[in-house]
Amino acid sequence: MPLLSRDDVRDKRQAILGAARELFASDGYEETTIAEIARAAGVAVGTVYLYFQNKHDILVDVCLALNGEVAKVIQSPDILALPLQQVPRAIIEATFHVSRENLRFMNCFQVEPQSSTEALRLGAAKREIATSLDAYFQHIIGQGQLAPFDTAVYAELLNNLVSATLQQCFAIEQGAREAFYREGVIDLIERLFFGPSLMAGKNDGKSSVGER
Amino acid sequence: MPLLSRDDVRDKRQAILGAARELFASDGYEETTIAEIARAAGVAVGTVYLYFQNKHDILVDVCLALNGEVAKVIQSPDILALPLQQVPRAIIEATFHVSRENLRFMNCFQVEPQSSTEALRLGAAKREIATSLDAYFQHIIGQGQLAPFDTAVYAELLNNLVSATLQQCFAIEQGAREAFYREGVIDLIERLFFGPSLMAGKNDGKSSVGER
Amino acid sequence: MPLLSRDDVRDKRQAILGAARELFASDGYEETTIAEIARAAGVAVGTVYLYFQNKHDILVDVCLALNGEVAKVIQSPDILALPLQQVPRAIIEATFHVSRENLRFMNCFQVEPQSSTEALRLGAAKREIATSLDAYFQHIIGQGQLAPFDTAVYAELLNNLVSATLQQCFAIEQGAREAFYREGVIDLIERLFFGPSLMAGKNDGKSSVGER
Amino acid sequence: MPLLSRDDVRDKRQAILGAARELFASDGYEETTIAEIARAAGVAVGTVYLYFQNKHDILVDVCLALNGEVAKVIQSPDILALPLQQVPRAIIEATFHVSRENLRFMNCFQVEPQSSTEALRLGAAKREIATSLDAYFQHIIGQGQLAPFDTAVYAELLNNLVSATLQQCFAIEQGAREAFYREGVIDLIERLFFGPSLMAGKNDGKSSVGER
DNA sequence: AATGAATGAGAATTCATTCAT
DNA sequence: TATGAATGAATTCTCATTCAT
Repeated sequence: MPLLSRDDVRDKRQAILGAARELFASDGYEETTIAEIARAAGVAVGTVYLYFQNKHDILVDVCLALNGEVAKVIQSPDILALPLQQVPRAIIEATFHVSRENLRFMNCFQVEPQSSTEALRLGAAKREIATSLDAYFQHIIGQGQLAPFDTAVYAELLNNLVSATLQQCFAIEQGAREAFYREGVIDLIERLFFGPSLMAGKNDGKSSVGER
Repeated sequence: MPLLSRDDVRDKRQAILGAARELFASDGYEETTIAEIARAAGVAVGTVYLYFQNKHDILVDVCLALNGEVAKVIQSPDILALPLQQVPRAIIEATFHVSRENLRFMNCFQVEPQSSTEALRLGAAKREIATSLDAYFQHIIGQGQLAPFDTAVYAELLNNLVSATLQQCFAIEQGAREAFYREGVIDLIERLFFGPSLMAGKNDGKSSVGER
Repeated sequence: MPLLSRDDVRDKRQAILGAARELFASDGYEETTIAEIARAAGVAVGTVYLYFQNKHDILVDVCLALNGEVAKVIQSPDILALPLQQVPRAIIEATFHVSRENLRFMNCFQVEPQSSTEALRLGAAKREIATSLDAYFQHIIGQGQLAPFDTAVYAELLNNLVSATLQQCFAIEQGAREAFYREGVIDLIERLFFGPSLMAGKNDGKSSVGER
Repeated sequence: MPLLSRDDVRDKRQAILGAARELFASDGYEETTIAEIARAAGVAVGTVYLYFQNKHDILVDVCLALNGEVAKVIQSPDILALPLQQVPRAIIEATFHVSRENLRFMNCFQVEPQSSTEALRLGAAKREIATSLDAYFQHIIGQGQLAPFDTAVYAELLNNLVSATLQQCFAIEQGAREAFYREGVIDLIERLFFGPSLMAGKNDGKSSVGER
């Protein structure tokens, strides 16, 4: 008979994880001490080591959780059910929304792994998003809505583009120019998928999109 | 009459900067000690502090130097003289080349500033690249080669895309899939500028590019 | 339920304080390292920082403890109960005794505060002694045993006189001329309070005291 | 033929000494660096070591100079020529004046010697004042103006009293209660030499002095 | 005599981690 | 499980002193 139910355990882990996320975000990983995390989580220092191997392990878990939240957005059935034309805006808006919520979620998408195990976990998380995107692309192509293209590389590149822009927008600029970045990304992606190309506007006299 | 010529000073600064770049790249910033940098540069610990305020100051300078090398590529007259259709490939190939040379140049495009002075210097460096791109876009539009679009946001986003991809490619994957990333980025950008859009390929029966 | 009893804490604090007092006395404050204090106290370096904010904080506490021991002497009921004529000798002898015990107690009465908090604590300790003296003077005047005089300034001045002399006697001369200083101070104070003045001896033919 | 005249040498020494005095006074000995002293004196770091063995040597010389200024006051013919009754006030007022000029002259009367040579020099300086006082006392006694007493011990004690009070008044309190201390010291010394004793005021109904 | 770049020993302080309770 | 006192290795940065010019 466990003295602590599964839920209790989950609660404490979550408390530590939540405290760490906040502190890592506001002070940075190196500037945050275990003692601060413990205090913010309302547990003792030793307790932290009951749930995590070491400090870096906490960081990895924080990043994984963040990644998961973004992945959830992309995999959301609501979004996948939309007509293709509306998907880019829907995904980007949702992603920016999640990021704004997890305000200043820092370098978490850029954590350097410190062991092969960590590298595996982090790589897997990053790939989860890219893989979801990839799968979606192939699904759409299969439906004949898009011509075939190298879905794997586009999934990775778009993931990179969005991650880096979110970091610039929220981690560095504190969200000051959120609309600028959000609409820019949406415009770029829509143009990439649906045209017209930046040059095309010139040639065929059709109105260019990008101005906002 | 300075006892130390400008060149002597430059040499020592460069030695320290070079040693730091190598060590930051191979061991990471936090794992590298001032003592190690000094030893690698062939100077005493105190000498490092003669040329740099503190450890983080070195990191900033390393990043700035790296940034400068990339900026030089974009601003190169050779590239700007090319016909528009060849510019994306030329810039991306040159950028990947420089990055491969400065192999494993780590998180340097993602350094967190620690003071307002640092923030200014880092921000300025990042903006230098974006501004160069922006200027180029406007130049091309002025020539009537491209329809008008929000050049500022595209400059930033493309810069982000390339930076993040370089980091993934070289800092994390050690350059293992360089061609995959390079050709992907080129394809994406060319498609964005010259078409066809990913969807268009479907419609007009033209062959899509970028498949591998 | 504290894991560490109040006594345990007090013990460790005392051990550190005692070790520091010895080392400060023998080697001087600047020459003493935290590592030495820790070793002498039988604790780890980190433990010192569990009980004290920083090195200077230890110095302040050492001084305060010393001050307290002198203050105790002056406030001792035994001494205050003596007839006025015997009080100067009693206090000075007791003070010299305490100081000799705390042999070589160094500059502790001359520590420079490094923060306003420290300045307050040190000032308060110094004032405690002067205030006690002041209160005693007023008490005696109230009893009609002494004519009114500026008790505040005399309390401070006599405190200064004794502090400086103790420092000279024990910290600088290692107690070599203790009797010389002790009897000199007693003579000076008795003469000040009870006469005859140095000149008076001349005038009224009464024998002067103090010669040796 | 020396390239530098004796005066040039003296000038540079003096410049360094003056700069050091200011900096030691405002920042403290430990907080002052050789580089700061050199800059304030308008010379190079190396030059400081041309005139002084090491940092502590500078401190000793600063103290000695200060001591000398006080000693000059006591040995001044103007003061010695005064009638005995006016001497205490004259000396104390002059001493406070000099100290106020050398504002915040810090712990210079409490410097810890670091070698036997230094101890000798510092001890000699301190003794110079006491010896002057002693000689003056004996001179007065010889003239029959004072009854014999232990002049050596009184010289030292009064020196201690004044030194400690000056330090409290100027180094710690920044001169805020100068009149309080100055008049207190004068009153104490006059009472000691000329009466009435603090108790005497009570007995013989004569007015007490001490109020001011 | 004067310089000031270079040196490198040295010290305070921090903090992840452990373990007895 | 939970605690938090204790640990001590490790690191940055300072600065008195030297010495080639």
